[in-house]
Amino acid sequence: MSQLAQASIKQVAEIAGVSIATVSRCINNPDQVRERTRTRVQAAILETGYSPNTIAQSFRRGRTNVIMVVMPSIGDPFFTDVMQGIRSVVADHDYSIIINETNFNTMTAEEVGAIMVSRQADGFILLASIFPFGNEVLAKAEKRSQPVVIGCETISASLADIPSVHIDNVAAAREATDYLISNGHKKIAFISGQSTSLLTKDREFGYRAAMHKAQLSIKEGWVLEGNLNIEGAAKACGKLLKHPDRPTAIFCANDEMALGCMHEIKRKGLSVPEDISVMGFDDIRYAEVMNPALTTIAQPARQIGERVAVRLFKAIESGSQPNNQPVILPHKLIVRQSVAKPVS
Amino acid sequence: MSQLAQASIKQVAEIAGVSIATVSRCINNPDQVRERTRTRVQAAILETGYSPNTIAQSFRRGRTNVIMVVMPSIGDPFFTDVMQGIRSVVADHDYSIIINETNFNTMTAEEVGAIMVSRQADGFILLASIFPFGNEVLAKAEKRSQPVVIGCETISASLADIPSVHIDNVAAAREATDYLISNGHKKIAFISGQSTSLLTKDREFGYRAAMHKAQLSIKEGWVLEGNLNIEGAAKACGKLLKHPDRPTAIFCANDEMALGCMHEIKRKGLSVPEDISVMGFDDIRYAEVMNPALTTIAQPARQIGERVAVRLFKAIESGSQPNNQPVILPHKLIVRQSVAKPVS
DNA sequence: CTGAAAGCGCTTACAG
DNA sequence: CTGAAAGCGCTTACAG
Repeated sequence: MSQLAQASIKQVAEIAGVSIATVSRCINNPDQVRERTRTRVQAAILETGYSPNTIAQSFRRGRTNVIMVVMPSIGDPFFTDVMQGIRSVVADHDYSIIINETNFNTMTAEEVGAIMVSRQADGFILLASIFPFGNEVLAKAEKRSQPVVIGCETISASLADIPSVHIDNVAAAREATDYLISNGHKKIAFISGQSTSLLTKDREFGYRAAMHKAQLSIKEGWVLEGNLNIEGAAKACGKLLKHPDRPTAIFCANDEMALGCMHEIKRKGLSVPEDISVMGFDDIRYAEVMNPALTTIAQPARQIGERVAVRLFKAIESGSQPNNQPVILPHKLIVRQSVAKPVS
Repeated sequence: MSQLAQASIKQVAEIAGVSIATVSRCINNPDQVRERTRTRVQAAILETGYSPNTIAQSFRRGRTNVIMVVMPSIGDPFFTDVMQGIRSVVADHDYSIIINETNFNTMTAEEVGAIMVSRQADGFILLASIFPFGNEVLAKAEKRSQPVVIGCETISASLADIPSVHIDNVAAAREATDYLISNGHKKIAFISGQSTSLLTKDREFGYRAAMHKAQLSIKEGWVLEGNLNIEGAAKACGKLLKHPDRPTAIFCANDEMALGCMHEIKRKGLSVPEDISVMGFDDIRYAEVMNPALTTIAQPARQIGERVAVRLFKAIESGSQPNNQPVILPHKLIVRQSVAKPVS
């Protein structure tokens, strides 16, 4: 009825008076076993509280039935929807999901690589940036035919053969900047992420392209790093507010930083959007409840999750990376209240 | 130099001209191997790109060197700091962390139980609620001496022997309610989580106790469920705003719901705190950047993470659950701008 | 329908 | 310092 240690298949077999092969069959292919035998085995399983040793199963099968999602940080609201998408696809397969944080991408590429070659999962979804060393790591994983699909993150040209699903970050950032320009802004600042983030680089590139096309100059000190978090952005925003040629609008590479800016602007006694307009990126669920509500670019997060997972399962099932064209999903400009015409 | 499939220890041994035992030693106990041999083996490892099969190692060792954190949802900002705390402790051990979502606690207790008995990890940190079936599941895990520590969540009396680390949710909610009362509020509503959440029940209990002590009555329809998210709270808040005896203050069982309330109140053309005061719980990082900034109860999230992890490692290392007194950490009332005196 | 046996890739006492 | 061998708990072709 009760036991202290974990029961093994051997004990179940003994109690049921069958071989361990039969116990295994009762669990994995019950219809291969005569009903009378099965009943006996099930009773023994109940009695011992037996549950198979997953590690032993994975080892023996050479398959874990686990997919691993690697993301920069737990607690990033953007990933809520991406995970929902992933989960909805995984639910149709006999797989479970485990998540691994790269601790805000401070994990080294070697560490990420170690995770991927460790065979702890049958496939990997990378939502985290592992640039600049990423190429080597991913190439290694691919060579070992560990299925990997990259989601959300931009990938460098040299990795173009790793499947990925993301929006066109350059175009989206251009559109966001154009929106600010169309509102009459000429002095537009950009707060980016770490310089190692390709994603951020793409968004910065889009911003620069839009400014250039509109023949607007970007003053020195208008493009700052904000570490993709509230605090970093608040600090960067503080510098912008003291800039001799103060921008009338700030475009942030993600919403979290936009919130940091709005907070800092308010703290300095100024108002959004009356004194300064703020534009975000991602459309996390807090963007809408901000006051003023944040104007931003929405990523189809859930859909990205779904597509990433579908591609991963295709790769797992075919034992290869079949289709390596990046999937580009549409973004959307979400107009709310944090952008207005500049006072001038 | 390069290979398609994964190299195994056997191939490395062959190339290096040694036994697999020696290869194993080179990896796990390098100083047991003569330097000349080691050099040769390391060259072979490099040549083959070998990395040990983690699953095989775990299986053989009967130990995974993994701890698993079970949480309701990725993307909940509250867990950012808890994870930081956990990570800081895990960093001192030769362990890695994997995370498992219960999908907003919709996973059944059986599923959670299956995770815990699967031996995929050497220990478990439960940040998710698995009430009401949780007792059985946890008892089972404990019987199998799978170390489990519960963090943040309240646990029912019958589980008092499972180690846990959390704040005194009843006292904290009482204090929050007292603060509203001391501001002159007499009509105070409470938005709770799902009825299955013990945590929420504790907070509701604290609210009721404070109201009772102040001899304030709680009108029918003042206590509503908000599903712990923005949308659910907005809906509940909508009902409160239409209540014939409209409350002057709303206390939410978490910050996320407080944000939902603030949004709904604004949407209805009312103001926080001028028309209605709002109080949250948790002090997520977005609480401070709200406008008005959210008054709330702070949990020592990082510290909870640290203590939970320390207790778990103690249990893992001692092979038992040594100390089962719950650890109660201090909470703190964070006064910001979302609460003011009622207009009356 | 069932069992005996091989073997998945490692680690580790044991012997030398 | 190194190797041969046992064995971790399963699954699965093979034989009956």
